[in-house]
Amino acid sequence: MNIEAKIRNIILQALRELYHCNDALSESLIQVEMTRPDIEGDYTVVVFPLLRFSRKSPADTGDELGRYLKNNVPEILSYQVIKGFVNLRLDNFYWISFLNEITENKDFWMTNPIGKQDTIMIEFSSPNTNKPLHLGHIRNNLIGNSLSLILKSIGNTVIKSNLVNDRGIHICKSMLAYIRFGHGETPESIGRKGDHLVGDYYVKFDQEYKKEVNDLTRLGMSEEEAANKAPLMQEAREMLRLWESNDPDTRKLWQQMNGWVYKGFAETYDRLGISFDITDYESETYHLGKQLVIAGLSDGLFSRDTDGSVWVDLTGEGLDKKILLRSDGTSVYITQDIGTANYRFNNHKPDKLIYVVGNEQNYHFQVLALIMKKLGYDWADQLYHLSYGMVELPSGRMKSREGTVVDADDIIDEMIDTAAKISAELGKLNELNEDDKTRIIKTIALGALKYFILKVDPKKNMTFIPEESIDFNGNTGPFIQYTFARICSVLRKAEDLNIITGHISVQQLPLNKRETGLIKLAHSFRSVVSDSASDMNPALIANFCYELAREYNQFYHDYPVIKEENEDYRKFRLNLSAAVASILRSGMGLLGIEMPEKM
RNA sequence: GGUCCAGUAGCUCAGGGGAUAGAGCAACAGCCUUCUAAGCUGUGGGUCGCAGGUUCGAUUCCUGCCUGGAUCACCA
Repeated sequence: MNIEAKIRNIILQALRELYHCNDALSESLIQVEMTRPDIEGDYTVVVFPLLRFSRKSPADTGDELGRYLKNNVPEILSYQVIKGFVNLRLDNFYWISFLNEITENKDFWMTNPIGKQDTIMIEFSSPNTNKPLHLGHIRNNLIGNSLSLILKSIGNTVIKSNLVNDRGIHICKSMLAYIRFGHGETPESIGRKGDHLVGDYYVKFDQEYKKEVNDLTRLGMSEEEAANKAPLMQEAREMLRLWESNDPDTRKLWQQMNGWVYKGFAETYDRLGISFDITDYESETYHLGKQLVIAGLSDGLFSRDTDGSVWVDLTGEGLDKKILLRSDGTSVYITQDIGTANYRFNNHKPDKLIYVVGNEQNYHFQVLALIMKKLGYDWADQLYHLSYGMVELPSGRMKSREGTVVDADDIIDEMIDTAAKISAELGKLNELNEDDKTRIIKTIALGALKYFILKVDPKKNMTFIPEESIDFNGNTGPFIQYTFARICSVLRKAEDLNIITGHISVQQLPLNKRETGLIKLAHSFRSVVSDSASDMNPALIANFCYELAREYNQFYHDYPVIKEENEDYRKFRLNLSAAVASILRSGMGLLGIEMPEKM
């Protein structure tokens, strides 16, 4: 049992013994938290909520509780009551033995699953195949990937799933523009990455289409009508019909262009260090769900309009009516998701299905969950939409069609260039060979990018400021990587000098504020991971790693490690440094960020 | 208009019923013959959007309002 839980238990016992309160409800009134750093102590009990039991002043109650705790919890060395807060100080032996525990088990953090062992399917990435990935997709991928790692680390079985949106009018737009303006060029012939090439034609379509709409409105047509009647749009629709009717030429071009895109995506995923256990294609799954809707219709859950379209009425749930099948009997977006959700629960039997999808889809997923419930699936409650916020630019939203996006490949390149430049300036990698140098620079660049994205609460929108965001100082990935590399360097030196590390046999060692601060942070790592899993929020881990790194740097600045002359102290500080490094690697690892041993 | 989310320092973001609200960036001033200066230290910068309510205690919870965003398609 951890010390915090122990303290809570003893308080409960104290309340019973001192104030004869048997109230089970009192448990929720017991507040035990970590003591603020500027106040003497390790854990703090808030006494105000307990006054109703003691019917005494905060000072007297605090004093009685403090004394009781000190007498009944051997780890507690002393207590001090300040303004209604009992600040408890733990005996150093507790911290030293905790550090020993970490030191003796190298994989202390990773070999202790602390969560429920569920099978969790997590869908993320799910790109459209008509354009390359941009910063928004990077956020999606990083959150999905990190969340997978976090959930896995606490003992769940995780299935990473990607549903590629490979069909639809948007792809037809790229295809059409390519036929019109492409002159048969290929990624190889012009040396352009496939996803970018296809994206170029998507933008091209939009430009030409806008011209047509402008021309038509100038001739007196309303904007709405012009948007509908523009020849390019009509042709794109025709192409979608041809695709759906399996027209060989259309399918051939579709396969060719999608192939280019997949090759491009694979490269970007690879650079980001992202992989999937399952990749599904919407062209193969989009027909799923239709039967479920028809079955629901005959069960009277849905209704058919006079034109043949099928609807669900969610006004009772505070939402609107939603179309489930078009009047021509074809599926819409939500129909597909009904089908794929069912398909997934049938085939993979997950306990939970998490969709990592932008918050613009909140309504969609609300509707999806309600429909699944109406259809009577008991797993409807296990659908979870991890709704993440948009990445915006100072100028506003990114729009692929208008080319106002921060491209994924570009930003990665830029980060690598910057990392290389800074490394060259600092000259610390000079004696390494080119391969190692390149690898480390890449690690730093991606660390910076990933950390930058993941340190922000996924739920919140974030603003990307190009000039300021590519930073390698302060609250950044490289700062944490640097701290790690620094510790590695110290540990290497200690090994070279044959300094003995390992179990500390002494029970007592006067520890300074930095040292206890570091151990306390280390102590809380596990609960941070567990919180980040239950909140589905990698940012908690990111911010924890930053805090730990900062605390370590302060310690490192103030106190010698190898050069400490007292042998016990030196050993202790080396163990502490090793523990910090191991937590940093584990924590950052959960964000999908690698840690360089030199930088 | 309905629904959902957000509003904390000049900027980007943490925090969150509890003690004096924190970082980074930007600005300024310091610290490298000593374990990696991508580091450390200091200075300035705040009516936690506004108004009520609950509470011993509210920046945190509730209600209303203001502002910004998303969404409410026979697009996906």
